[in-house]
Amino acid sequence: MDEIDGPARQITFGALFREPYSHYLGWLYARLQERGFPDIRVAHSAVVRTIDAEKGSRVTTLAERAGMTKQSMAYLVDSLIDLDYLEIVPDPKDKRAKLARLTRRGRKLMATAAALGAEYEALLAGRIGADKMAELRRLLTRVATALPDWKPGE
Amino acid sequence: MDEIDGPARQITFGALFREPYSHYLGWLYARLQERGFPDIRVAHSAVVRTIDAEKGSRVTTLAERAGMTKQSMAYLVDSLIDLDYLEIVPDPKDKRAKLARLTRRGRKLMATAAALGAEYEALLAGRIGADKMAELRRLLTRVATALPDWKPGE
DNA sequence: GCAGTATGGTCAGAATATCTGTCTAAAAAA
DNA sequence: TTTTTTAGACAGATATTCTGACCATACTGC
Repeated sequence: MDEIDGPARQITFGALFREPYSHYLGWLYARLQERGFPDIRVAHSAVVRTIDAEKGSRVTTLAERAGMTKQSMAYLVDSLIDLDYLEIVPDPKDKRAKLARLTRRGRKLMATAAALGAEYEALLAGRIGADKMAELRRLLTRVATALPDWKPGE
Repeated sequence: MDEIDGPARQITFGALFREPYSHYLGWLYARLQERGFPDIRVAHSAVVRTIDAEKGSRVTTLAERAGMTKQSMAYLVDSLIDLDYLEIVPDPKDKRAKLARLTRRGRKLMATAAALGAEYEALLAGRIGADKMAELRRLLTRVATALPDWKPGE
């Protein structure tokens, strides 16, 4: 009963992605802290990765892109305003709307985060081999285009 | 200014992992809901994936494995007890301690989650090719063993 | 141009998920 | 046996997300 796990049981599918991703997150936020962004939390990334870096974006747009309610996004945007990563400007095209726009510090954060992503990738490439890393990137990019659609009913 | 993005700009390193993982999570919890586990939330997985399926585990052990405080883990364990996935038994080896153990329903959940992971993997294999999926698994498994150690300093 | 509807945003309140700090009792070490 | 460590509980705080109700502006179809 219960197969002898001679050749070490396969890692589960979820863990295959969760482990590197959560390891990366831990590393990234530790580096951000060291590099002058100690007040940035993981949740903030929903904003930073969806905002239009030049013109800024509406909260509603950010919420859609990040897949959350506008109230939740507004909470994150507010907190980034308090921390001086974002500022609000009226949207000239719609008197109801406002644009959340990166401040100088916000742009610096974005650039740093991008650089750190590349740095981590290089670090990993150094450990598994650049060829394997390139192949992994190819496969994951392919996966991104192949993710099965699903609605609550299949 | 700003390179023309002819051959579509590279996906960021974080997104490479985040996208498939979060897609998988959405799919998984939708399936769990359909299959009789509508009350299971993502946070609960910290328990389900770290508990000893036969003998049960102490809260302290679960907390360590999941990388969170014992108070946080106790909160999750309590909620799984309320939902009839776990039960508490005294630890015979230590009068201070208790073991959280899977109930019948808890075991069913665990089995279902495992099956769904395999199902999703097969689904994805069907879309990118079984050979590519196998290669992806190989690479990700390799990555898991190669994740760079890091402490707040370095 | 107006009635009706849709959209951008806010306010209020709740549930969930995590943390820190403090404390008790039991176990382990000195 | 005294001291220290460990397992867990209790209290309270903070963060992250949701739903529901609302207001003001914009858009659509007469």
